[in-house]
Amino acid sequence: MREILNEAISEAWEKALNAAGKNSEAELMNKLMPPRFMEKDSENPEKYIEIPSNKPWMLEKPRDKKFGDWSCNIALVNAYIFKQSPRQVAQTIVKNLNIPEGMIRQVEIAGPGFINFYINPNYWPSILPEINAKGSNYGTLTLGQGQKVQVEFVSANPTGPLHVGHGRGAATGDSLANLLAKAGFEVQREYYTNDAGNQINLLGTSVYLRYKELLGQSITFIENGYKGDYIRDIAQEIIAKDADKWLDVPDLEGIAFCGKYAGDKILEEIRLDLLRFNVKFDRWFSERSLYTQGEVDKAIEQMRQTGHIILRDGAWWLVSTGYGDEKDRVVIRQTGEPTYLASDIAYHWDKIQRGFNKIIDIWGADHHGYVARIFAAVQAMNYPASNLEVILIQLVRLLRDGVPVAMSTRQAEYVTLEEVVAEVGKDAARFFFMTRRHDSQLDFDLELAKKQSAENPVYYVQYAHARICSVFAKAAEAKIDFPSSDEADLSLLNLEPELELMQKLAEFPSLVAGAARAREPHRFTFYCRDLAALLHRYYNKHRIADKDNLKLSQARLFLVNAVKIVLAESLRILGVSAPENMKYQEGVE
RNA sequence: GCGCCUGUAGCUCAGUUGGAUAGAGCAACAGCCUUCUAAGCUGUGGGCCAGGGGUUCGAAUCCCUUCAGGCGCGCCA
Repeated sequence: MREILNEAISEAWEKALNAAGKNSEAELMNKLMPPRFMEKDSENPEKYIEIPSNKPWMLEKPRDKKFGDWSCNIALVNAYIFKQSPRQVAQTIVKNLNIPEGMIRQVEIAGPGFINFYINPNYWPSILPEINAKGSNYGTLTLGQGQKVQVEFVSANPTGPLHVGHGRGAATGDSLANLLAKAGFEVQREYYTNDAGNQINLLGTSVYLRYKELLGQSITFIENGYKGDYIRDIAQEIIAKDADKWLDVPDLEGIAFCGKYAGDKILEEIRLDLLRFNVKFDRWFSERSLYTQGEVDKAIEQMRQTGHIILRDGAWWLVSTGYGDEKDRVVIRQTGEPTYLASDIAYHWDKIQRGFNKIIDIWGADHHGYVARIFAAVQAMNYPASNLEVILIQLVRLLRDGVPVAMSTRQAEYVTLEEVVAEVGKDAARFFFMTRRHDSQLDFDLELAKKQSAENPVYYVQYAHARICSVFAKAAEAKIDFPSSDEADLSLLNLEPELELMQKLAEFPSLVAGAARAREPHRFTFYCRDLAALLHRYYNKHRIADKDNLKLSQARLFLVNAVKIVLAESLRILGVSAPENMKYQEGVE
């Protein structure tokens, strides 16, 4: 529908231009762009210069219904070309409009020169057969054109359990991946495991010391070791398996074994936590494998040859300043040990080899100091910077009764994702994480999360879905059959709340497109809430399944089934279940 | 000190990438269950969009600046 109007307006615009003896749109493109961005003039710092925008005009849904169903600002934006008032230009365009019969009830010029379109109410029901026929495929787009996208997220070190902050990254990454797939991209989800290097060493040392301690040796625990109880549990496990077998070996060997054992063990726990959180990865990529398979050496060697990695002061540096970084970064230390950046370069090198059109890294905002150098590295490998995206997720501030809780994996001061999921449920947690944009900080109050569980917005949405299911059950009892597209008399759907529902449903495909382009899956939580509100309102006021009015009931079932389809699909993108009925949970008031 | 993110109702946040009178949820107050599940619905109140300046037909949105909060600035990860 939007496309039809867009087309009609474009044509009318061309005609108006021709009639006025102006050049065609293509030639006017530069002029058509209204000034939008301001930048300091480099030659004259006191003045600002205008940077042209690339958005000539737009067709959009006005906030207020009295301005029509669609509104276009083309006359306002381009009035200056005609040297006429926006209202006059609008009149010329309206005169040239050619819109399919029956779709539009009224076109009017309003305010300073907006062109408002009022859709014929009879038009809306025509979207329902499409939704009912397509089912969960409604809103599935070809926007991505099958391009390969990789989304890498969570990627927490396997040195301790996932905490709430990781939960936010997991929810965001997974939902974004769902969304991009819905929009027609071929998506791969990947978890990068830092199973090499210093942190694993520290983990191994921590476990090994506890192992010795549990076997009666006196130890002094290391300053920056991992202090959580799970360290002792793992040491205990090793004792149960191997008894004191590792006491007599050299420390290095014991530490290596413990590090490997604990890392694998914790990673397995993480995998299960994420599974319980409804997050599944296509691939778990091991940092260690980059070393064992020589990828690190290969990548670095290649960049040495191209002069992007150079020797200076006994260390090897990535010349990241060549690509806008503040300073160059060490890749191989003087000691010959690689830094974290070394394997990260190799990792991205590997990603590029795998032929992704788009690489999306989702990191915690505390890594943002790292963004410039990874962009530099990728460009130094001849990969276009525009194909790499780094999405920074602002950290979760954990509160207990309104008081911030210090979080540190080493000090074991944190609340695990598993605990949160166990307390408030997977659905509530995933929904809650998606109620904010990724670049806005999120306060997660534990006591509040518990208290809120009964009034959490997720239940509101799920309830709408369950309600529809319940209506269908009642309809079946009353022997009201679900109609085919031909049987349903959609002209009976003309109540205000019915029109609103259909309009909301019609928005869904452009919501998918907009959210996918902006990489903002959180928009679906708000859409869900809006759609659910319309449904609840409708349900409370009007009876859907009424055995004394078969034709009307069938038309309404046809509508409500479309709502069910779109709700379920939105929830799926968010990783939240769409239940058939609402069961009160134990312990929830 | 420099860089990035944020600042919108009492609280938590949206605001579709510059549009018309800025919206939800929670909290507060007043109502609605003999009718498809009341985890629901209806109504009321609530705003210097942090402050100031600029850009234009038009700014919560773009630019500059001040203030406040968070994060980052290692041969740590």
